[in-house]
Amino acid sequence: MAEKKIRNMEEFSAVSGISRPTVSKFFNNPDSVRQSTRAKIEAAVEKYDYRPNIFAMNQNRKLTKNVGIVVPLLTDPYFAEIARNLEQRCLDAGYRPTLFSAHGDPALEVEVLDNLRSMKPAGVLLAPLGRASDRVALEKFCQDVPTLIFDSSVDELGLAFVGSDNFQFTSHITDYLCRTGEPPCFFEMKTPANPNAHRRRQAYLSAMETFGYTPQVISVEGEGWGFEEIGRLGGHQALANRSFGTNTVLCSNDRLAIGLLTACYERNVRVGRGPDCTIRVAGQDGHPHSRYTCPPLTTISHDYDAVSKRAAEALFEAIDGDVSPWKSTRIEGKLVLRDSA
Amino acid sequence: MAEKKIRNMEEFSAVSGISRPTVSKFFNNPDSVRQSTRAKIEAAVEKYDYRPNIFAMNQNRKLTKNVGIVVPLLTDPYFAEIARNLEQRCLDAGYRPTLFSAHGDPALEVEVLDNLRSMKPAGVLLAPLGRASDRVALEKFCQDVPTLIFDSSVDELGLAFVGSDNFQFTSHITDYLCRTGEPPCFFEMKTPANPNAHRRRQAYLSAMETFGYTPQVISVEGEGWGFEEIGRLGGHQALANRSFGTNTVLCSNDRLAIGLLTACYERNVRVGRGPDCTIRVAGQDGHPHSRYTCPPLTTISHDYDAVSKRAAEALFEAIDGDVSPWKSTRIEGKLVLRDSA
DNA sequence: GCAAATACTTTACGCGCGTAAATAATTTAT
DNA sequence: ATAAATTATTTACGCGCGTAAAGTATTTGC
Repeated sequence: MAEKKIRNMEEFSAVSGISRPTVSKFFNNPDSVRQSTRAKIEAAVEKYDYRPNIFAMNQNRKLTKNVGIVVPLLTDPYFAEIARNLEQRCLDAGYRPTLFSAHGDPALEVEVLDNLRSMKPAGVLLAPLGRASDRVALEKFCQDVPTLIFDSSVDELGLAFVGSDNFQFTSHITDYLCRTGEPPCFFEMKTPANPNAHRRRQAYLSAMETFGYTPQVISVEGEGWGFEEIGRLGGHQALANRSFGTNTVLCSNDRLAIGLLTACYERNVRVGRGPDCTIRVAGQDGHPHSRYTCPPLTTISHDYDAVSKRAAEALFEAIDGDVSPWKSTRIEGKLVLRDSA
Repeated sequence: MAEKKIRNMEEFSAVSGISRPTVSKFFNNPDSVRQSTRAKIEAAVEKYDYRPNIFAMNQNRKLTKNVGIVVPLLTDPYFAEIARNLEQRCLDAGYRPTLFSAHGDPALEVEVLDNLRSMKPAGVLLAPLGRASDRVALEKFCQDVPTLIFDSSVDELGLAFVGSDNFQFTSHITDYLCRTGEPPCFFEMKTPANPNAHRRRQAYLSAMETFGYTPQVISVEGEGWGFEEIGRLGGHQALANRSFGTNTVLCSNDRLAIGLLTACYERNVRVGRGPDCTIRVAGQDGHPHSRYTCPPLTTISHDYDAVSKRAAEALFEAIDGDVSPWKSTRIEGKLVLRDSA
């Protein structure tokens, strides 16, 4: 690794003594060439530190190994975590993942999809923004690119949907809360960005009905993606107004719960199931941070592994040509019992 | 928007009635063509929904508008936040940012840089992994691509360094803690991934000396990037062994502090400055989550805006040809007083 | 040792667009 | 209206690589 800089495959082919088409074949699959030539090329790679330009590679290829991963908001640790998971699975399967975030902005989401087209992806794993998404743009994209929808479903869009069973989430944790204490109130945002929130409210209402309790939904104001702050402010208001009809609050998601916990702390309201506690708080999502709240948050957690596994596998199968009708896979959550409820 | 699908600029040029080179010029800068032709092209864009392939665009361009942003770990909300900030500044300046994460893996960091080369970036904003980074690979990359280092400095690598003044961080918050109560112990990881940690320990030692106090450093075991858990486990141990010589603990970073807070909760140790509290805990970073711990975490916060602004501006200047010698800009942190200390 | 099979080289074109140079058309100024 | 300036078109090549076809060399089986 000292000689002059190799600028392209042509030059590399010259110094390696192997023709360019064969070199190209090698980089596509080292096993597709004879051992002796493979050795020569690998020696030259080592010596000249050459790597083909990945974008030029994909330019004229029938099928690329590119996979796009799109999430609504990377600053939300939940999405960061699931995205990291998906990236790993793509790499393990020999694909080349590229991560994008819409940063909570529908216009950016559309732009991301447009850019994604340019890289001729073999497939895309897309978690839509939700309510705010440009439906028409999403549909057009899905017509052109094999797209698997995850996290939040949009009708029968794309190849399939893989996500969590939000109905089961809320039913299950509501059940738990009812059995172990007073029935929960439901704490949510009035205008949630994510359609999963609606399912969770529905599930709460129906679970409460099943148990014969009167449901009580507290919907707090607030726009945007600062859920913790919305939960904190809404929590203060609810606590001040004594809006919670019972001593138990089930939050629509963990980030709201985290904000509510802070509000409780600030009002000197003890949270937990101990005798000195006046309120129980539970969340939903299994947010990476929920383990470290005080008290640690009882929640119902996404099965990150299962969701990412199913989503990735479903996409890869579709890429490999296994056509199957659209279907929705909803994976159950696991109750994580901690001190908050 | 109904006609047949336009596949490339050639076809688009045909249907728009404008020659391809002019169309190309238009997409590069709509103002560079006559109003009347601009109108025609824009009408055709609307009608046929055509967008040029961004990767083909950059293939043969002298200077692209691509900017790579590389962080060590996107699942850390601190990096997610600073990355989002940088992305926005790039967009505002007319650049096209692409975000990469090394996922805490030095090998992946090198791979990311190799891929980055393929997109012929005008410049790169790089937060190195730190200790684990492949120094040689980083140096080579910086020789080829205008690279600005942020967050964690590596000697005189790249165009310049912009980051926080870790020395000031620790001095300042140590000063605050000393003035308002017992002098702090310093809680850190034994083998931190990030070199900033060393500066912070040094700053602590020197600040304590200045005040005439005996410093006490508690270094806890733990590998990897799960700082909260490391802080929690280490916290339990330290509390059990009564390792903290005073009632005040300054953590090397907020994530460790968050873990320590959880350990305190789990041991029923009241944290804060109230009369019923037995320990004060402070962090460093101004982590997005620090506002929502219980008690809310007193910390010294990065000036996210200033760091990202200076970093982006410095890179853009270098891209514009303003050569200036390597320099290090370290921005002061702001003390954020909350209830934990 | 020979034919068949395999692997490689040569040649040539394509991907989608940037860009340069010469020419033609259009605008603006006079 | 005419010359000068501006803008558009035509033509042609380049970026770095994929890929197909035809021919040549090497390996393998018997």
